[in-house]
Amino acid sequence: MMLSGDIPPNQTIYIKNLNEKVKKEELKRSLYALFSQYGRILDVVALKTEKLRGQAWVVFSEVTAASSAVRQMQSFPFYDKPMRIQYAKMKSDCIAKADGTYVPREKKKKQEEKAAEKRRKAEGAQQTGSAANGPAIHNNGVSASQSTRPGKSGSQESVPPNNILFIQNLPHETTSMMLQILFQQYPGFREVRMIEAKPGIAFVEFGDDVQASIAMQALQGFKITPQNPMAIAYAKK
DNA sequence: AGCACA
Repeated sequence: MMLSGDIPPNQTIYIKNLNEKVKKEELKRSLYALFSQYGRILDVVALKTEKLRGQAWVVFSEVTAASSAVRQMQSFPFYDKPMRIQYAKMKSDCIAKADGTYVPREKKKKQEEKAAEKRRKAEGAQQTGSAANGPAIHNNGVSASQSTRPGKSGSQESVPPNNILFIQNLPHETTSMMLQILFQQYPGFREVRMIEAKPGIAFVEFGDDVQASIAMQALQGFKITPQNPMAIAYAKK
């Protein structure tokens, strides 16, 4: 029994019912952050055109990762709306490019068919090196569990475990909503606090120190961007 | 609701 409308498994997932108010770059970053727990992400595609807003594609390197994501993140509340997730209907361009099966598509539908044939005859060497503006996020596909742990940040050595986490080395464009989406996945999540005057850091509060430590383990070193592995410590009280 | 690759 194939659910989600009889679409066969695909390493790309199609997400709809996304909050259309979220800006494209933040949306991509948050999707990346949220879904990279399931595996290596090769690309995140989101367009804000009339037809395509509220939807996104997340491309995994493995179908199994996509399958886990479809199942486990189904209806996950993301910017206050439950995500609706399916497998994508088509192979993503970034996969086709890696395959060697990539062929630049025609503009319209069949109206360009003739032009295509003509082109085929002409036998143009179609190697558009396509400087492909990659995804907004280049994480080298490193997920949290594989990420390079940040070095010891000095000064934090002796803080005893407690229910508040202190996050450092965040990209300056990080929003509290982005962190909430990441941390609220772990039991006991209470709130994120950021300080306007101090970009790059945040506090995340949990119900107790055990819950805080589980989230810390899970997200330690997590990269919202490749240059920014999170450094998570217990807050000084 | 809406399946693309700016």
